[in-house]
Amino acid sequence: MTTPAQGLHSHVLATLGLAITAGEYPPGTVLRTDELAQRFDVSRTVVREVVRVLESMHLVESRRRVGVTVLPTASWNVYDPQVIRWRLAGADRPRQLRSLTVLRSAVEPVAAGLAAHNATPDQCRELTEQALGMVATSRGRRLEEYLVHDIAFHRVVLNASGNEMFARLGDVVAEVLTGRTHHHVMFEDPDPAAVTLHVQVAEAVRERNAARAEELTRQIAVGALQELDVLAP
Amino acid sequence: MTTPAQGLHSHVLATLGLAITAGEYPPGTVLRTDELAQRFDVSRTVVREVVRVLESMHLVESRRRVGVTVLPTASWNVYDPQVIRWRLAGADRPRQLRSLTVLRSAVEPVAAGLAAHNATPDQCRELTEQALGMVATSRGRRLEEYLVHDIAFHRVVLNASGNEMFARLGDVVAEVLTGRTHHHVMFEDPDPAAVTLHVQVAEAVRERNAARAEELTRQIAVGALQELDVLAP
DNA sequence: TGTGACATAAAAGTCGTACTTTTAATTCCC
DNA sequence: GGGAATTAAAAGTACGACTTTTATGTCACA
Repeated sequence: MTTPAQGLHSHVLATLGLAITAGEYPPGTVLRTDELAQRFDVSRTVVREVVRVLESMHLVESRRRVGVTVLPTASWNVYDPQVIRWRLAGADRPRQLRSLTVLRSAVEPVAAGLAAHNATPDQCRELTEQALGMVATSRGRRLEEYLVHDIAFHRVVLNASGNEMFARLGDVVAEVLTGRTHHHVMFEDPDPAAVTLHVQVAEAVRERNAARAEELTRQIAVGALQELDVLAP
Repeated sequence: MTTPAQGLHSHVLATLGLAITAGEYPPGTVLRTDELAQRFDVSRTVVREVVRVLESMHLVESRRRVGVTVLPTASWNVYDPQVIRWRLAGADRPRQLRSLTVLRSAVEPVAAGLAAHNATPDQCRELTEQALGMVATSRGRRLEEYLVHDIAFHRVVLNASGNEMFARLGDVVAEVLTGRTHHHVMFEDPDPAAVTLHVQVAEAVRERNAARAEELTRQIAVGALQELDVLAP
């Protein structure tokens, strides 16, 4: 169950991070570095470096004479891509997917509106290209190919918004879309309505129609949320 | 200029993190742990732990035989509260404030809409209370007191949304509001229109009117964005 | 009996050094 | 000139000694 990992640090970090985010250690649980070193058969040095990283993610808190205390979910850095990946790989994957989808539904429409103002000609072209790619792969169980275009499309929108915070959500969106494709019923082709909406968004951005780009993206978001409700009511 | 800090680790981390996010080391700059240890007069152990943390924030990348390379802004974990704080304290504070305000303008309206559905009676009460607090302190240069209520208000909305990702933006919003109050013209009282909007949002949430809560919050956001444009065109 | 000062020890924090591993860069041979 | 072998530089890992903080238990005093 332990990730292969190149380097002791990565290995211990991955194992511990995954365990904590999976809720294997209830908040308040106290770990001792010596004990961890023994358990993982590594030096205290390595454990200490791992603890420092977990501490920076606010997963744990280290105090003298006490030890390394596991913190409650409320204090975790839930925007840390690493934490997101761990949680998506763990037990509360459904909860996590829902949270992230709601976040998307708030951010992406606004991002699309901004993209209509700020997208470079290159980005407009790329957007259209990806939308067409989605159309081309939307039928005939070509879900993997479709996914690539879908991810690329949303990434371009977020980047084209010109807002750094939005741009950095590209990875999160990629994770969500990948998660959806790989864990949902893989037997159905994507919703044709959604595909059309993507094409239209590309169009709206190209035509610098911000309001339309925003509204259309909002519709995509609504679709994604409904899909969630169907899958996990 | 060095933060006091309790503990060598915190001190070195704060200093290095601030310097990097301030752009003092252009991307690609290579640092060596030994050199850093010497510069800060601490052991290599401490420096290594710091580097590991900076690495987890994607501010730097450490490679054997090369050293610790500073990464470009595009790869930073810009949602890390620590990174946000460093950047707000540094040179590109204006850019950062704008990015965050745009993010707020996307998230908060949706959060308010959700809050109208999910807020507990306690949260409704708290919301009203804070809104009234804002009214009470909105005249007579009582900006500090006003700020406290303003922050509390937005925090409650984000928490009441029931979405974990939204809730975690409470700190970010607090930073933005604080930044605005402390770095803008401190001689004017808050915009009365904004104050009224807050009261109305509290009302809408209490009445479970999601659409109205969302729309009103959107207006607050528009106001915040305009304010930015006035201050830094 | 309760309370506050004090002593104790447990755990993290720091340091120095020695050693291993990876890998960029140089050298050398064909 | 190009590719293989060599070198060395830097991070990665380990270990042991020591320091510092601090929770907790102890003891004296009121």
